[in-house]
Amino acid sequence: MESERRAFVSSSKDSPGLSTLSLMLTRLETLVMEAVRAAYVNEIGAEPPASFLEIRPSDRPQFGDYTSNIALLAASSTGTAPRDLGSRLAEAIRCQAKTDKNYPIDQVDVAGPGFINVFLRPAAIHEVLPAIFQSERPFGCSDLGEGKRLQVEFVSSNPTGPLTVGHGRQAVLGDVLARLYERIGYHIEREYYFNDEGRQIDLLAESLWARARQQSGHATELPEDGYQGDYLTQVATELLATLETVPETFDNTAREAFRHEAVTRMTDWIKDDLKQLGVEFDHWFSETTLHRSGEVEATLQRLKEKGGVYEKDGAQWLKAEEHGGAKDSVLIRSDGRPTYLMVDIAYHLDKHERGFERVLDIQGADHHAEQTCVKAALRLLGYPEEWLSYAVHQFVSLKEGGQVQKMSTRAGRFVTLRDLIAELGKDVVRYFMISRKPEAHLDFDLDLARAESSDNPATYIQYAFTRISSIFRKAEMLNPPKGSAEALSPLGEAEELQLIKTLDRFPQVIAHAALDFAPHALAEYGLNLSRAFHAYYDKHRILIDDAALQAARLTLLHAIRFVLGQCLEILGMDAPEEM
RNA sequence: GCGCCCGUAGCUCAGGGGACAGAGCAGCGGCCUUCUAAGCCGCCGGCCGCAGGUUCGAAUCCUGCCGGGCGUACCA
Repeated sequence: MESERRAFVSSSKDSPGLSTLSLMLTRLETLVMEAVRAAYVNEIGAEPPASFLEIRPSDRPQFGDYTSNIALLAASSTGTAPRDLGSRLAEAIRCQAKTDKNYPIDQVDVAGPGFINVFLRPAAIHEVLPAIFQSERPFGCSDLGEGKRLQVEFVSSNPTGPLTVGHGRQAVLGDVLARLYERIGYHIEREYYFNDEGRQIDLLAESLWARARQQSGHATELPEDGYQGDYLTQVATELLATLETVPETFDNTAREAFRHEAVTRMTDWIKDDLKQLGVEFDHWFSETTLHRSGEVEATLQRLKEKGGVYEKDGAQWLKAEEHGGAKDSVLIRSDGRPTYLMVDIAYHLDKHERGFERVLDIQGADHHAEQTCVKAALRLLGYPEEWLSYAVHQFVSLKEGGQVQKMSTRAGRFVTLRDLIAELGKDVVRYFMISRKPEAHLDFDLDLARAESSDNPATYIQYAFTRISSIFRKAEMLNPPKGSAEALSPLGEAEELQLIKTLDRFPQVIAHAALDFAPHALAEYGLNLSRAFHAYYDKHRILIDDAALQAARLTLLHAIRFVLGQCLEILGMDAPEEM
């Protein structure tokens, strides 16, 4: 199966409108395109290849603000284009700059192998700031999603135990992605799917019953393969407080009662874990409803009608391989019970019935085979390919004192999410969970996470926010100036112009982080912006005698503070006024 | 064996056709009478796993190896 990383259409190129500066540059692009074409056609007598010209923001301050790569090297070394193409283009742009006072270009240099470096007029760069304050939506938001209903399903751990550190990564990933999609105009619903019946739940119920028996002084043994974690003892203690007696045998009545107790109490436990992490769901979906409603059976019938099911060894199999699945898999066991896969397919049809225009499932890497089979089934039933996207993430290891420890629920030696949050706090946990690209393994550096200094990137970003807030307090300024482009003219320091250009990128960063399933890009951006601010703060004073310059700088800080605040909010971290 | 993901500085990772490969941590050296030093500046540190290929140009794309993780259940 192909990677789902690019499941949603990438927007960074498709939506120059997200950036004030690149919008400005559209004019330049047109001009340069025409110049290249004319020069090329004139010399060669043919149209230039489409890939010949590209204008993009330069992320290297030592070069231009924008860089045009016109493949001059190719031109000169292969003789397929005029040697002085670069100079001609530069000249054409300079001409335009002379005749048009509003032209955003300040200077054009012919540089290195095939590059023209374009420098914007500071006044053009300044225009970014008013745009930040005046945009109709909060800066950074867009309507790429056109209000479409998107369901994000994540965590979906069965209520058989507390959430682990591994679940924590998925919880943060899903929550941050949901927040990102909201910013780009999707209508989001967060769903948690849980299994509340079946063999594992029965085993949980019996384990709870056995624990309760033990707690009330009986020598009852845990069932074989039963759940052994300490949490069950706690749950049993809580339960006993509400119970007069524990039934002597685990009969059907007991099973029903203990199943209900176990599921309810464990689900509450999980909800609390998530709440401590700042994650809340709109909808908790119980697997049982699919069985009771007959949807499982109906789904099977639909698959059969499409000829996607066959019988082997007394079981019913899905012809997954024929439709792009990893391998054929059992839908109905030989004893007649549906498999998890069968129910999962029915679940996705249910999602479709509920009217979601897109569905994003976030899952760990261990579910890969399953995903290909669900996709195969949907393909078979004629659902559009892009309706369902899977976002897959790798696992988490904790690293301490240079030693990596692997998580293992079975071995009983797992670190619970709640312990981690208790030690580090929600903000640090969230930042570390999101700071790496999802498809890479995450080594959670406990030593670094414990640091309360700026070594800790989570703290570092929050401190930048705090410093700006502190300046506004000092200036007794509750409503900092928003500044017109003219009022911003004193901003001429390289650091100031660079900061503004960084701010200008923010909406594109959000779109990229959401659509390319790269929420870590936002964490990276927040860190970079903070770094740029801290350096600027150290080098240039804000509160000064020059009233005009101070006002302009306060406007810049106001914008930085806003964007940092947005970053923190999307990451689900606090934005502290004081530290 | 087959499928998916990952190999970039001592460590954790960005960058995913374009200029001399970037951060943080660790190490070394500087900077507080002025807006919070939870900060800043500098130095040190790289055959971008290996080998081919495509290209004017490859850390980036393709192929094959090597190394690590996950999956390959009538578990969920």
